[in-house]
Amino acid sequence: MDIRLYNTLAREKQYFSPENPQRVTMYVCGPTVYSYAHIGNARPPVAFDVLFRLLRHAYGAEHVVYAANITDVDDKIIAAAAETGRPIGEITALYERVYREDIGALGVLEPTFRPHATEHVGGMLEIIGALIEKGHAYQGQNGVLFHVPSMSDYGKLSGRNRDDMVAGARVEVDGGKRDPADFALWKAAKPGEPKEARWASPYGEGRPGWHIECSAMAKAVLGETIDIHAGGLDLIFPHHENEIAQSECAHGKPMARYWLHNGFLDIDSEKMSKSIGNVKLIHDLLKVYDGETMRLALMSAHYRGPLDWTEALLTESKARLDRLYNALRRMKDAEADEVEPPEAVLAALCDDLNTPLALSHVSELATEANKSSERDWPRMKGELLAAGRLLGILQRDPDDWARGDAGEAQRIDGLVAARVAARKAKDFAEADRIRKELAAEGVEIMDGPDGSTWRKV
RNA sequence: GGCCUCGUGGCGGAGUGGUCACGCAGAGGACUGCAAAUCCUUGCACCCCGGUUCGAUUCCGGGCGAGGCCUCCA
Repeated sequence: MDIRLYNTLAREKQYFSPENPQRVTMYVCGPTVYSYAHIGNARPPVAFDVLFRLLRHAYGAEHVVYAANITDVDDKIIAAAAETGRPIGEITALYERVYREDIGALGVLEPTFRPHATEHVGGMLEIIGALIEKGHAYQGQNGVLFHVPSMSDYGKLSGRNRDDMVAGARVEVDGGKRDPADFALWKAAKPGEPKEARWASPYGEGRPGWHIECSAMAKAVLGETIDIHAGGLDLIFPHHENEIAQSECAHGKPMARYWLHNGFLDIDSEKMSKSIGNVKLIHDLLKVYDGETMRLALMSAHYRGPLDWTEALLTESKARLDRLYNALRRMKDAEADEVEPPEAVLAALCDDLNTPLALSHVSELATEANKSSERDWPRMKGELLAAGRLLGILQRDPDDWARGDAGEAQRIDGLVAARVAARKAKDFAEADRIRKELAAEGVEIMDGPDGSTWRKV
């Protein structure tokens, strides 16, 4: 099975071949936990969750090692602590828990490792030490800086060179910088900053810069060269560029062999931003929409392209899932065969994670299943479920999907039973009355040859 | 200014050098006590102008338009 991935570093789709098929490694930059995550933050974990599932299928679950970090030390966290008067540890623990619950509701599997920045400060200091020793870093007035001109191929990921950057208006030279492009590896603690956000080091008390965290965590849990490093498009520069600079100058070998980046999510065709006031939190959306519906919406566009998050997209995604679960519900009494995912679905995902194409094949599968005779149900059901496993959908009980809350369902069952009795007695007026009553609360009754079923719409 | 995407039917969204995406919504039909679900059928889609080609939505050039990144925003 050949997997092809678009590698930002090469600017083209490439065949993926891991350095060691017994230990395929991937790292995805995770959130800074100072607040609730928004729906845009959900795109990388969902997109690369599909990749994780695909790799596990291709190489065996035990041969894929996936790390997604938690950034739990940062200016914004310090600011949040100062604002609320709560300890840093309390804030980061709370929002990490919420984040994991939120993306869990979107069907995201737990990564193999979930490293925390604060647990790897020692590793960061080791890299910083090596960089200073090799002449790639120096101590400035406010901490330690990476000296960009010391790396000849700096900028290879983003296609940017140092001159371009220096020409950019937003680059400022602060007192201690030898070069305008230099960036912080270690930030000296400022007076008044909490103890929890400062560590002792040979360069004075302080905290790590943002980029060094990922360099150290990736090295600690996965190794000096990893197969796949992924994240949002906006991280290409400066974050990933600087990770490359740090890791490669310190270790003398490539940091990652394939760099993957997901596109941005818009809200109603506008960029999500605090100033527009259209930021949608995963946590809030989950109160309105099912997590699986949201996952399907996120997979409806290719991960590298833009995705426009609209009410219509969610409505459509729900309708699509209803149809797929309906197909499974018809076959609920059949024992699913243990089968491989359908070739077409697999092929679509192998082609740079083409989830829209994969989903189109799942739709075709549902049509086929709906047409199939009972004899073919075990195989059809097996294929649908196997495809769903790869995509992270369709694993729930189809009755539960259609019926919702259990207590509520019992009450509706009673009314539906009364209606069945009325129909049997050919009291169609009463039957229609009950249907109308249930329809008013969004319950749709479906009469079949073996009785009546119903679902929430 | 530099780097980089993208322009597909009512909508979303894949893909391809030459009969099919797929989904949602719509229309017609079958089925049904009536429905729903399901199935079948259906809709002059590929921004504009050149070029290459027997043939381009797909390749090349130009234009127009939209968007992203450019020191800490996924």
